[in-house]
Amino acid sequence: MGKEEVDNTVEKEQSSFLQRIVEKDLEEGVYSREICTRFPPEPNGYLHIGSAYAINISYNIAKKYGGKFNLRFDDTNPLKEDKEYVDAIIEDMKWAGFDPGDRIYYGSDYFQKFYDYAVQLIEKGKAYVCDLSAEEIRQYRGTLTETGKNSPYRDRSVKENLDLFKGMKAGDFKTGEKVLRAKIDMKSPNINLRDPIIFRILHEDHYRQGDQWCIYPMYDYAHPLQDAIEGVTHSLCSIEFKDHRPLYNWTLEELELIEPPKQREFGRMNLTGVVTSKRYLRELVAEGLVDGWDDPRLPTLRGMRRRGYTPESIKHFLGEIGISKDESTVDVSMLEHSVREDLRDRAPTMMAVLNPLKVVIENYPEEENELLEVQNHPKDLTMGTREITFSREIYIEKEDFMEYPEKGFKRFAPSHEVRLRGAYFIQLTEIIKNETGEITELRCTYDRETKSGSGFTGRKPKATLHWVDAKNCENAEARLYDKLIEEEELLKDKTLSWEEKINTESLKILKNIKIEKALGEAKKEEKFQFIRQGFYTVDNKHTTEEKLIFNRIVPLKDSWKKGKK
RNA sequence: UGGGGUAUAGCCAAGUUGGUAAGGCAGCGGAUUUUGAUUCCGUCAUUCGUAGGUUCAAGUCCUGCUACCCCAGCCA
Repeated sequence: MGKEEVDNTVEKEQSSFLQRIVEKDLEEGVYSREICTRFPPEPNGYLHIGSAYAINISYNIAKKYGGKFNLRFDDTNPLKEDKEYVDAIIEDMKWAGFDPGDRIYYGSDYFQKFYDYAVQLIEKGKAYVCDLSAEEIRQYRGTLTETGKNSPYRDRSVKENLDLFKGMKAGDFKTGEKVLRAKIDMKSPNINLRDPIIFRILHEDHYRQGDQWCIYPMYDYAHPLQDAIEGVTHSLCSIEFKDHRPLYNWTLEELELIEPPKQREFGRMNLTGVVTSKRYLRELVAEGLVDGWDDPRLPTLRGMRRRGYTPESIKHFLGEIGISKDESTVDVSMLEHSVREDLRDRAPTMMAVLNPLKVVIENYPEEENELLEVQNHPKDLTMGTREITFSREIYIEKEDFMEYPEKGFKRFAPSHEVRLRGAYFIQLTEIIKNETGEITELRCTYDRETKSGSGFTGRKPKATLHWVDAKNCENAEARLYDKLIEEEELLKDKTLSWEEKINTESLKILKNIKIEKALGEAKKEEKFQFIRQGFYTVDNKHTTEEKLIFNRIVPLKDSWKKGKK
């Protein structure tokens, strides 16, 4: 495919409410340091389109205001995280065009600081060690409509708390035996403020810190500190963290951190026809219902990459949908539009026949074999030309012929003369069928005068068909993808099995498509337009020397088929 | 009367101090076309969840109501 592209993605000028917040802070000189945003994934899974949405927001703000962008692994829970995921996340971000450069950080690297800050809180009388069991803590917390009540350990002395907390760190207690809690307000209508736990005991090895620690900080306490430590100014996250903001601020205020970062929230983005929740994604993969995390039907970055979506089209899509505080469910057709738009200009147009039907041109000499020059792209002449061969036997698309054409059908039929793209007009002479009545071959004649490029204008063909020379083509496999999920609502239905929720038509494999010779050389991830069919890319996972596999990225728009339905 | 958030077309979404509803996707019509693609041209909200109110003027301000989303992990 084309030249190695620089990142020339046109970022749409989107005046979001987040930009306004940053601009106001800039005007008022709220921060003496430069703007800094961050993307803080927990390394417990693969990045998906929702992650890309979040990354794009923070990445663009930093870029737009000449600030910095940090990739920070929020790895404070040793039970869930793994190096495998950090590597994958970095790789996927780079692929998507969000390169964090050397600004890659790990929340777990700040464990000592979190500990020291906790000691400060204890000394201020703002945190205490609590011996209540998990179950008791839940009961004391109250419910959505009932306030909580104070823990009997709430009023321990500073000294006792300090000793106990040191003991927690030293490993004197078992997992779950004690926790450190922030002393805020058990009667707060905001449940997050009812003396939230900020450190818990976990005798587990951390993928990065090993067995150094047996106490681990909780998200609500660690996150604001991570941001502050790194000099983040604008900590942008999704809307469900809105209720956590008071705690975020509480932590920074109690610790008297200067020019504290501010958390601001944006609405979540969902896509139709696709599974975006990490939990469901994990289930699909675990149950083997899809071909791994990079299954082309999945909205993981790896899946989208394998499907053939380009980073440029993903970024363009992200720019198009905008940002708001409202939860959105964007129609996939928007994403598909971005891909078509990108590939339309960059992908060479080649010929491939998905469901081959042999056509014998009776008046074409048996041994003859001519070379035809065709353009690699209908509009971009700089993409050059190539030669394809034409001979007595070719393949056309089965569905391009109808013995009894329905109304409106303007492809090949007994009564229609059609043009073979880049070659000649052909006319039907005979239909050959097998015992079951299925058409197995067409016999035709061609008109030498109608050769493409000859300037022939005598007759207008009904249509132009794509084809492949039967004597000089290759076989390949095509995989056609469709929505994995038909109805969003089905996902939530617990009475249904995954098999019942998944669109059984979401993957169709065509084992024996015919591709023009040049396509046989296609490399993994290379992208093409199969004329009149759609955009395709070479599968980067299962393609081998012996077996070429093309993934359909997205079909071409088709006003004919649509009209029929 | 737990708390918080959000309501602008089928979908996404501008609309910032009140001045007469951007844009994109999808759709629909038509022109061009050696891809039923692309491109082009046209069309697509008398109305902003809803009911009132203030005003010369309201998507923007006020009041009530409704719908949907999030929160009761020692997850993030």
